[in-house]
Amino acid sequence: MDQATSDDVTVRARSLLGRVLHGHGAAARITEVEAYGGVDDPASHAFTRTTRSEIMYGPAWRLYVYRSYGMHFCANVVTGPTERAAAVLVRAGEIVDGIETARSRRIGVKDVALARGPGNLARALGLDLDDLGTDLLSADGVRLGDAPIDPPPVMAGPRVGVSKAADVPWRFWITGDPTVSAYRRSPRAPR
DNA sequence: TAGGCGATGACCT
DNA sequence: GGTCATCGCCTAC
Repeated sequence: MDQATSDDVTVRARSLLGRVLHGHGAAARITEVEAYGGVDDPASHAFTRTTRSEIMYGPAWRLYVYRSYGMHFCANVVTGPTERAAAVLVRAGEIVDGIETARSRRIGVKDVALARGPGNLARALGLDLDDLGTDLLSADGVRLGDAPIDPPPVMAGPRVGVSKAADVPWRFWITGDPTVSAYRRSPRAPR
């Protein structure tokens, strides 16, 4: 993709850090994200257009939920524009509301780890396939809060878990935040 | 319709 | 640090 489009994708990903994602009975301040470029990013689900990835080709600020490894759900924010199919994977967050609900979904886990990792975050917030396509700017239900007044300090690094384009530094996290998940390279990614 | 694989997490040492 | 369970999707036949 061209430089301007690439910049746009990463700017939108960074802008999600520090915003609050409201789920079902719990909410998390987003501390870690990964950007996916869409139609020309080989690591993106939208690289091949299928029924599953169709939602990403639609308007921005919709929720894209998919099932991974059979049992985990991962939540993405479609960042648009239409037909570009860019999206941001929400990898980790800090529970800021409904912590008792989140704890009840994640028995025996320390508070700092309640929403650490994309599968865990979706579980703590109660997100699943029923939330696919939700408009995150709507007034109630699953939604995204306003951007923080003071943007948090951000660091960038390679994406986790992807076997293609693993060296693209499109993972962003809030510097020093304890809820950020540990980096682990995909065993399938060529070095 | 069958086979391979994965944007993971949990557990073990 | 390392290993492995697990099952819905995608692709090729």
